[in-house]
Amino acid sequence: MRELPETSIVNNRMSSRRFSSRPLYLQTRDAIAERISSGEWKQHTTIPDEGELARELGVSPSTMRKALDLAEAERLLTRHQGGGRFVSDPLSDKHAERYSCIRGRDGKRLGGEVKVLSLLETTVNEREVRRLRLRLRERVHRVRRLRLTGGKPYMLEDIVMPTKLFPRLATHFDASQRLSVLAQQYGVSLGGGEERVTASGVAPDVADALEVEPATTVMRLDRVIYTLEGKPAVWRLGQCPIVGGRHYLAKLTRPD
Amino acid sequence: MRELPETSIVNNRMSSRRFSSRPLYLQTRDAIAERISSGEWKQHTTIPDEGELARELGVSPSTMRKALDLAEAERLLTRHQGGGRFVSDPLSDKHAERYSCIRGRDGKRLGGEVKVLSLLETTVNEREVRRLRLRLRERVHRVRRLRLTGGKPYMLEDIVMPTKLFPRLATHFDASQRLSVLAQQYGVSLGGGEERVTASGVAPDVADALEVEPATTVMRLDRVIYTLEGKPAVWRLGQCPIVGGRHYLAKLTRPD
DNA sequence: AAGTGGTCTAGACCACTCA
DNA sequence: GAGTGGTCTAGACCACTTG
Repeated sequence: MRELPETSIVNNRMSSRRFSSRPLYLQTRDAIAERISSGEWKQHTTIPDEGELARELGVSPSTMRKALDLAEAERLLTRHQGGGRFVSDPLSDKHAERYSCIRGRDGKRLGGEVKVLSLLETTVNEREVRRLRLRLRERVHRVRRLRLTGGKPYMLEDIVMPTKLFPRLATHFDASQRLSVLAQQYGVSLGGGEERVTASGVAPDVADALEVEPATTVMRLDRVIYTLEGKPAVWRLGQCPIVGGRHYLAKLTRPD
Repeated sequence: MRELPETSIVNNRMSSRRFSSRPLYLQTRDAIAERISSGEWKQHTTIPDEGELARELGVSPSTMRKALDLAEAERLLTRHQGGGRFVSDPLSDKHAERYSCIRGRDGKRLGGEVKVLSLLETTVNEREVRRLRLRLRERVHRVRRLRLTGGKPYMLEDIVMPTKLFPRLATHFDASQRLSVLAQQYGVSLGGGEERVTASGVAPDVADALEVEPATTVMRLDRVIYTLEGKPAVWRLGQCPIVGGRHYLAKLTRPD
């Protein structure tokens, strides 16, 4: 087929294929990702089988499999032998586990509610420009919210999200939701992130919100999360009193 | 070939193959790992090409490639198109970056020397049994060492390593080396790990070793590193004064 | 120019899941 | 039992590196 581009174009739906030097299996992965982010394939539902997809996109079964395996490595899909492939849910507990680094004495994450203290849209300041790699005069949402466990506050979060990626956050969305949920609603695929952890004394207003003594030591969690494409998507500064076996759990993995 | 096991055995050197239900490409990966850990293939040298290896081990080129790709994903090998495949060096800066989580204000890791304060072999205590999943009465090495940067101490490390994995540590090896270097000398492949981070006041003897005031706050880094096979290999408790923009850097990755 | 990995294809048979 | 992914094979041609 590849030697006969004319028929190849007729036989498959990836019409841009012959104009691109991007490997076919990557283009195929992109087509898969596109179907997910466009909502054509919903979370938790099975997708067509390998052969069917290969025919649809006009690639060989082996190439389709390579693309599917890649999408799986990128956590877009999961597999069950004999069952089929599923669109994986970025909101699953497994994913939440990964980003909930504050743990109790038992090593489990602290569940509970989230209370939004304030939410406004403004122009970026200098620190935000640096951390989120934005341009001057871009707009951002600033959210301050409080995480509670057993009705008691355990973390104050100051969150900054570019308006470009998350438009109409204040009026159309629920800022108390998990960031991964929000990102999904916006069609933003979150990839990795980096977090700087330190401990320090607590500012008076923060002590107030967290309902602790002004002399308390808190962990400061300065986190930037990137999209799958590598663009900074969220900057979050978390502050969390260190009490009762509470700790930060970091998973060490081999480097990329 | 697979339909004729008699000739298959003659044609390949993975003689245990037909007795195992482990997939062939995994057995092939194991054979690759074995050649590295046995020292048959040295760090930084090229290995035979795909076709050659496939013939040597009596598997198809595609299966060999799948095994090689897997070994690469596991960081055992690297690749250069047209160049060949190389045994990768677990001691490279890239790997060191990943496990050096304490960073200065500039985000760079703190380089310097390591001073061994004490080293002894004893029987495990209760905490060690739990953290390293050992049995009672097993033996371990305990190493206390001090990390210095610019001649000044910045971290005190208490390290526990099972004697079973690291025999004759005291007499035949240099305990001031990086743990990854030690592990490599023992043929132990380190995989991932987990680290619990908290902050607390400092014990008098620790304050002494770190040359700080007894009232100083330190980060406590409680880390267990596992082998590639998932067995606990090292437990390290690090203590590090929080001063001058120093912080703990955690990389957030998507879950497995 | 020779040799290596990179991509792509085609098709076989097995193991598991599900109706 | 039909359908899915899991494994394994065989071989083509391309792109890059190296001598």
